[in-house]
Amino acid sequence: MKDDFCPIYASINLLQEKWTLHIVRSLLEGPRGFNELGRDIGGCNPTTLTQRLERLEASGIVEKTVQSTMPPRTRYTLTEAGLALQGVVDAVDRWGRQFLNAPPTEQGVVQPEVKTPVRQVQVRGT
Amino acid sequence: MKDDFCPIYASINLLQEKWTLHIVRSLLEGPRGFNELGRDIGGCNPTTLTQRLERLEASGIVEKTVQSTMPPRTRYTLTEAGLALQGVVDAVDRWGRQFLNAPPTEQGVVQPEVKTPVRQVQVRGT
DNA sequence: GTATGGCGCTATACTTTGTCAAGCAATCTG
DNA sequence: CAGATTGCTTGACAAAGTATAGCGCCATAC
Repeated sequence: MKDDFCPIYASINLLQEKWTLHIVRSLLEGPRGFNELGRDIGGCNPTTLTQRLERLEASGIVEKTVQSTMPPRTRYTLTEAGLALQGVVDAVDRWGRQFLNAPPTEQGVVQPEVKTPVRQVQVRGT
Repeated sequence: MKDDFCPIYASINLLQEKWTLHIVRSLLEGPRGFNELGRDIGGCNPTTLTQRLERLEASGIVEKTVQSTMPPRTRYTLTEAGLALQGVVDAVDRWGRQFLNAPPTEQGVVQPEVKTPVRQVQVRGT
C-alpha cells in the first residue's frame, strides 16, 4: 500500500499536512497575500505558512507572484492542479455538513441541518 | 473562518491528522485488526495508531469490537459516518490520478495515465 | 512631521505531535 | 518446546508546528 508510487497515498500525505487544506480552501475563493492568507485560515504562524506555500508551489499547486519587493507585495494563486482540489474540498464540505455535529463543549453553536435522518456525530478533540 | 462551529473547518482539522485518512481508506476495504491496520497503512507506530483510533471512535467514525481480550483479538470497522468518507477518499483519489506525478527521485515508477491533456505536477517533499 | 500600522517574510526559542523499541500474557505454528 | 503473533502500553526521543520579535519601507492618521 505504501511502496512504489501510489497517487492516492502520495496525495493524502501531501494534503494531510497541517493548514494545507485550509490554505487551498482560502485560495479557492481568490488570490491572497501572505498575511491575509494566514489570518484567513485562522491564524497560521508565518514559519509553517512559508513551508506549506513552498511545498505547494514546488508541487505545482500554488503560484507565487511577487508584485513588489519593497514595500513587499506578493500574491498567491492556485494553478490548474490547485483549482482541481475544489472537488476534494467539496467532498469534505458535504461530509462535514452531513455528519459532523458541534462538540458539546462549544457554546452558541448551530446544529447542521439534515434532510434525511442520518445519525450525526460529535467531533472529539485530541 | 475559524470562529464558531464551522463543519468544513472542523472536518479538515479532524481528517488532517497524520495517518487518519490512510486509516479510513484501509477500513473502507473491510474490517481490520490493530496490527494489521498499522501494517496496511504503511507502518504507523502503535502509539499514534491508538490515538487516532480513539479519536475516530469518539467521533463516531470508527467502531471497535473486542472479540477476545486474551489472546487479544479486536476488529475495527467504519460506522455510517465513516463509510460516507468514501466520497472524500474518492475525490482525493481522482485528483491524485489526474494531477500527481511521481517525484523524479523515485525509480521504477509508472506515470499515471491521463485522457485529456492536463498539466501534471511533481510531488515535492518537505 | 512624526507616530502607527501594515506589507512579506526570517530567526530564534519553545511546545506539541509523532516515532521507536521494548515488553506483556496467551495462544497458535512448526 | 522455540518462535511468531495478537493488541496494545510505557517511556525516551526526534520531528513538526508555534509564538514572538524584528527587518526596511511606505501609507495613512494625527
